[in-house]
Amino acid sequence: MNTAASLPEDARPRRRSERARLAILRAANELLHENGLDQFSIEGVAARAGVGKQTIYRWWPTRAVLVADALLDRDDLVPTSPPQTGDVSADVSAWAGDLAAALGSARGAATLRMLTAAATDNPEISRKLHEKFSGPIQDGALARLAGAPGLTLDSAERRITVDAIIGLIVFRVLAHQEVRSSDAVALARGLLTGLSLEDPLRATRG
Amino acid sequence: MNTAASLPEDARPRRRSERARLAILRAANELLHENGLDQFSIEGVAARAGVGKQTIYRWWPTRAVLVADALLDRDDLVPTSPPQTGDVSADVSAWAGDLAAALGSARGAATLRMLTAAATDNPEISRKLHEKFSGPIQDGALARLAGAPGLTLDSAERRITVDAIIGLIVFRVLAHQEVRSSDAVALARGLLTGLSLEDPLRATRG
Amino acid sequence: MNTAASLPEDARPRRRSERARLAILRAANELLHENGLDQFSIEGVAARAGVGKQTIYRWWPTRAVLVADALLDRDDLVPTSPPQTGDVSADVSAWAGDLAAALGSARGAATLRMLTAAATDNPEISRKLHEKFSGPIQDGALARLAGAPGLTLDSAERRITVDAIIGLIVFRVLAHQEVRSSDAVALARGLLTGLSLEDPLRATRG
Amino acid sequence: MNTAASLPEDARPRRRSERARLAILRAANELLHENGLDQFSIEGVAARAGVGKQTIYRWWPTRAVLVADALLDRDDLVPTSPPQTGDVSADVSAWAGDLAAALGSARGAATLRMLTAAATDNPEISRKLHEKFSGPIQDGALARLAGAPGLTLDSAERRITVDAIIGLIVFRVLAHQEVRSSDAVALARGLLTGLSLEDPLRATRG
DNA sequence: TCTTAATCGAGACGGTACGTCCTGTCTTGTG
DNA sequence: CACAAGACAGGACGTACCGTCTCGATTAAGA
Repeated sequence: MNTAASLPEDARPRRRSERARLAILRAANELLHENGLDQFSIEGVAARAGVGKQTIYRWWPTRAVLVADALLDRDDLVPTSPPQTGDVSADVSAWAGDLAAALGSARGAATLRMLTAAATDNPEISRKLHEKFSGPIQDGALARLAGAPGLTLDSAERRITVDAIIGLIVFRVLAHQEVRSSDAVALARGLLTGLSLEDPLRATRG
Repeated sequence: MNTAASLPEDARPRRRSERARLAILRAANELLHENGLDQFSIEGVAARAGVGKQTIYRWWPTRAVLVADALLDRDDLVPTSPPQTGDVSADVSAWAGDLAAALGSARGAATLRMLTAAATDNPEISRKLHEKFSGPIQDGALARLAGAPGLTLDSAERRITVDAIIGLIVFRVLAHQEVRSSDAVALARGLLTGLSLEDPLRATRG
Repeated sequence: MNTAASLPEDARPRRRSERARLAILRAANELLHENGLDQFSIEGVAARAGVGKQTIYRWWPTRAVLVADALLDRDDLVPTSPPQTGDVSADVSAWAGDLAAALGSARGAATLRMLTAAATDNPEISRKLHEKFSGPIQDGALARLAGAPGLTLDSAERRITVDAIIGLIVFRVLAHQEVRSSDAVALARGLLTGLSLEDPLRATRG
Repeated sequence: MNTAASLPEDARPRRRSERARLAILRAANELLHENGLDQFSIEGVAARAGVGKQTIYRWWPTRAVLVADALLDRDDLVPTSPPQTGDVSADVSAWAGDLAAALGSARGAATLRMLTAAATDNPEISRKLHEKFSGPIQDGALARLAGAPGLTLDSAERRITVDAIIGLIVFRVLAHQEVRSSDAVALARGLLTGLSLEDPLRATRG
């Protein structure tokens, strides 16, 4: 966890109790993964964390914000960036596979679903989620593509490529369908080898 | 709406009031789009529909199920199938563009976000959502691909192709990012022309 | 039970089902004595009696009326009249003792309490209760007193005497206090021997 | 009202809002006397008192307990004790007359009926009612009798005497019959002059 | 070192909605 | 036509949380 520094936005407020803050985030995380988003309540967090409700309301404006903060308070969540070997296609494919594995795991899928739901009615949460979650993921992959020699995709095309890969994974997770890393890898490879899916895969196998 | 016959699954229960059923679905739809999912309450629906709460609880086990039923009770929701000209790539691209337009519209996006959130804690809802929403969309596109002469994608590859296109759109909607039809079209074309994105688009423009 | 003739007020309505009527009164009685007045519901009676709710509402205007009818539908409830030996004091004392025993029993006390509560908000029930329950009790004792040679109580005084005896018993029952027959007997004797309580009892013992 | 100090039994619970407590008791009283016990609802009290329902449920376990507390929260309810002139018979007769007047009044009768009904299913309420209502009434009269020189009634006989007087009044109130003070006075005098009703009353008039 | 003001735990408060139970009315076959 | 069955509009139940509001009791500056 990157708990110690997760609110450095504008100099952590004076005299805030670190003990309380950690207990709240930990309790929130546990309760979200134990009971799901529907059952999640501020009172439940306060009770589990051994904290007064006011202490939560003092620092988090909204249930949804607390949910987002609690779920995002983990830096082990996703592989942010592709590796940097010479082979763009291989690097991005590897990244796609890792991302699928991370978000396809039980915990990763649950987290993604709850984050998505928390952001539904709330563009503010959505912004924060993008800033700390989807943004870094996109940026890592985009940077890898941007720096690739011999790849002539323009900016819009690079975004489409990356979002298609992420989208495949996200869609399957949200649809409660199985997420196979190999599918994400196949998609990445197909999008980057300059050929449609049908041929490169053929080639790979044959 | 296909309200009149939307639940003929196994002989509508005994002497259920059609009047009440329609009023409930209509009220739920209105309230969802007026106030969003957070503010949505069974009591609100009952009041707006002029119906007792028990009448809702009698037929819908859960808030989430009602949300799903209400939102899905519209057959104008999405373009289910691609056209059937001779050109697969063109047909699927057209379908992708239409889908992006439908889900990218304010109402479509709101519906998609609320459906997703409603399904978060609830695989049962997810199943229903797939059955009536994502399933038909996938199937339409898959069928078009399956019947295409000269296309050598196997079943898994066809699914990847379709889900990447849907995923791109869904991801952007849920991330509160702009959904351009042209992006979906570009992705479809790139996946189906046997070339990477970089070339065909080049060619199209140049 | 005097069930067969308990509604002869104005020629039992045409085509009324005797089976249903009896089942309802029996079920109501059972439920009242099993669960008490608070838990008593029309639906409960309908279910236990194997009867539609409408059948109850068709013949009983109100929950309270049904309660009264059900509880009063027993002629074993109380000893209506004193015996008629030559000795007024002895006869009335015997009656008082019997009444105390009847209303002091668990079942009698429960019945009395529930009847009283049912009549609280409802003078109509109160009237019916008097007509079928307290009235006959009072009348029997009043008649015995009225016909007694050598007793010079006027009508108002006879009512006071009788109501004091009934009142002692009723008060103790409603106060959840023990009701001893001997107390009722002592009161009756005291009121009728022309002496205060202190002497005749003294005399009796000494 | 003795509202300010009516619950000092064992140190009023922590930081209970006196404002809310008073508003609740006042609202309950008003609603009981306006609409009767049948119509009485916790929600109605909460609304009238400007209070959340939970605040009522936090301090009163049951509708019946609230009814009892509200109705008993008045020390003007009844004349607790007989006067103390030298003449027992006169003192107790005066007390009996006052009691009949108090309980025979519209408000007194309504209160008595509602208290009785509230205690029907609930020995706990009955106990509280006795402790704060019937108990003090009995005790006052019993004490007057106990201290009377020349009166040789034993303890049981004193209770019978007192309960007969109270019982006469209570019975008539609950039976929705007229309660004349003169009747209570006559009974008291008859029971205490060492003579039956027939003579002393004769003597009084003649 | 002492003061003092913000933060803490606790939890009562006015509210809203929950999901259940029951009311009294109604509608639909059955006998 | 009364009946068993049970859906209906409505309303109260008792519970769970919401977000706000006191209360002392820490507790970490700054005087």
